[in-house]
Amino acid sequence: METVVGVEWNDEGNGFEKSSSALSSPKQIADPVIYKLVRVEGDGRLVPATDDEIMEVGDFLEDDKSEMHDVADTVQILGCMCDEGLSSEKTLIESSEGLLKSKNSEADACKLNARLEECFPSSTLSLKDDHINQFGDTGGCPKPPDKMMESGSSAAAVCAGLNPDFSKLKGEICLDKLSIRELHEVFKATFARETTVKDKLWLKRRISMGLTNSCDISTTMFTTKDNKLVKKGDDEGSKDVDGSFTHDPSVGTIDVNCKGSPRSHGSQSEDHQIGSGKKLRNHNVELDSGSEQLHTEQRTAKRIRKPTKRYIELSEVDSRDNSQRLMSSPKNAGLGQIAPRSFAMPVRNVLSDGRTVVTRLDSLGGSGVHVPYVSRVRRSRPRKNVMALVKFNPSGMGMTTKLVKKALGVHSSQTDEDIGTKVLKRKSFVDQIRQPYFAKLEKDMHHSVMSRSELGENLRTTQADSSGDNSDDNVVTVPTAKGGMRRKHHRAWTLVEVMKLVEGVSKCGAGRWSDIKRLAFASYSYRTSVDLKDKWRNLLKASFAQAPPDDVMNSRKPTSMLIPEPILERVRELAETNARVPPNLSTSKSTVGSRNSQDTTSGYL
DNA sequence: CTTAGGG
DNA sequence: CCCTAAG
Repeated sequence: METVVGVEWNDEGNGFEKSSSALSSPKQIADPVIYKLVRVEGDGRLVPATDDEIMEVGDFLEDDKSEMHDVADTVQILGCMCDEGLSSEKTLIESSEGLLKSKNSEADACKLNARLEECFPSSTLSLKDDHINQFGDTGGCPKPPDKMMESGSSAAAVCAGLNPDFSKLKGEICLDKLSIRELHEVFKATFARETTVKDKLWLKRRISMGLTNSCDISTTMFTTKDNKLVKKGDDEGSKDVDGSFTHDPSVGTIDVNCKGSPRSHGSQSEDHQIGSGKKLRNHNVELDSGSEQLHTEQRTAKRIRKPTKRYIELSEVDSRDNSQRLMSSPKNAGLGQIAPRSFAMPVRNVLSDGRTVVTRLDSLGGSGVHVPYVSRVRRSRPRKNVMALVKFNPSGMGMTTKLVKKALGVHSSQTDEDIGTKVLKRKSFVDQIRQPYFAKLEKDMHHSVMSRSELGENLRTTQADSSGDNSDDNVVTVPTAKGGMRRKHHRAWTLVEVMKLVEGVSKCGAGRWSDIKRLAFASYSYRTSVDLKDKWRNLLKASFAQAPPDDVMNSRKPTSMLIPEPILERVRELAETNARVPPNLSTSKSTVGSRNSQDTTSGYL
C-alpha cells in the first residue's frame, strides 16, 4: 500500500479545527484512500506540503515500520492524523494488528479503509462532542453491534465487531462540561504540562487522546460528571475490571507498540521517554503549547544517538586527533584555568593502562575533574565503590562525604553504569579524582583556608554545577532549606500514570511494586518500583484525607495536581481490600482488588 | 534485587 | 523524591 498520509501542522492549535474536522467529516472519509500532504497555515489555509516535509514524514514512517507492515503504519498515521479518532486510534492499531494476524495484511488494506470509515464517525460520536455530533448523528456508522455498553461508546463496539478482543474500550471520558480552566487542569494532570490553548474543543481532544492513548484500561472506566471524573456505573465498573484483567490489555497494547521499533535498545527509548509506542502521541500532543521539543526530539532521534558503551570503549580510531586537547591527563586536570562550569564536551582520556575512556570535564570542588562521560543522569545510587573512594578522604567530614558521594553518584547512569563503575574501580581514575580534588582539599584544609561550612557550600554548588550541564531534560533543581540548590529527579505524575498505578495495584495488589512496574509501567522507565510505592502512599494519604470543596484545595495547593475523586475512591477501596486480604499468595493474582474478591473474602472477617 | 518505612 | 534497613 502506498504511503498515503495526511499531516496536520499547527502551532497552538490554530487552524487545527478546520483541518481536523475537515478530515474526519463524512464527506472526506467517503473518499479516504489518498490524503495529500498539506500544511495548515495559521489562518486555516491549506498549503501543499513541500518536498522536504514529505520526506520527513517518509522518514518517520521508515523509522517505525521495521517489522510492522505498511498497512499498520499507515493506519497508525491515519489514526493519528485524524484527530477525532482518539479512541479509535487505539482501536485502529489493534484492528490492524488483527489484520496482520489474519495474514491478510496486503489484501486487507482496502477493507481497512472501509473500516476507517466506520470507525471514525463512531469514535467522534463517542466523544460526544457537540460540534462533531453533527456528523456523528447523521450516522456514518452502521448500527453498533449491540450491548457493548452505553450508547455513546460505540467506537469500540463497531470495531469490536471485527475483532472480538475489543471488549476493552468501554467508555470515554466526557470533558464536555468542563470549563477552560478545568480543562487546563486536566490537561496538566494528563500531560504534566501546561497549556495556553484556550480552545475548548482542542483541549478536549488532546486530553481524550492522551488518556485513551496511553491509559488503556483505566480511563475507560471513568466518565466525567459535574466537572469530575466519575467511575462508570458501579456494577459495570466491577465487571469491567474483571474483563480487563483476563485480557490484560495493557500488556497487549504495549506489545503492539513496541513492535514498531525493535531496534531501540533500552537506553534509546529511555532517552526519548516517549518511546516507540508513544510516537503517535508525541506527534500530536507535543504540538500543543508550541512546544519546540517536538521538532528537536523527532529529529535528534535520528541524528544523534548517544554513544553506547561499546562505542565508547572500542572506538579509539580518532583518539589521536583529540590527543592535543588532552587536558584531561591527571596532571592537568586540576588546573584552575578550566572553566568552572563544566561542559558536556567529551574528552578522550588515556588511562594509565593504555585504555581510553571518554570523560567530560566537570567541576568538582572548583577543580576541573573528568568524570566518565555519561549522557543521562540516573537515579541509580552510587555504588559502594564510591563510598570506598570517598573514604580516601582523610579528614572525616560527615556531611561533606555524603555530598561528594552524591556528586559522584550523579554521574553513574543506568545504561552506562557499567562503564562508570568499571572506571571508578580503576586506580587511575581514582587518582584523577583524588589528586586534583582531594589534594586541593587537603591543602586548603591544611591551611585553614576553607572552613567546614564553606566546604559544604562549595560542594553543594559543585553539585548543582555538575548537574546543570547534564542533558537530562527533566532534572530540576529545587531550593534546599539551607539556601543551596538540590537536584531533584522529579517528574510529575500524570493522571494516566496514576490511573495505571491504581490499576496495577488492583491487579497485583499493593506491595507488589515490581510486578506492577513490569506490567503497567513497562514503558515508563523512569518510574521505579519505589516510585510507585511512594506514589501509592501519597495516593492513600490523599484519598483518606477528606476532599474539601475544590476551591479550598485550589487556593491552598495550586501546584499539586488534583486527583479525580473517583480515582481516590478506588484507591480507598483498594486500600481497604488490600488491608483485609494481604497478599493472598495462592489466589491473589487475579482476584485481589476486584470487587468480587472483596465479596468473596469479606466473608472471612 | 525488592519491600517497607523514615526523612 | 532520596535513603536505608531488612528479607
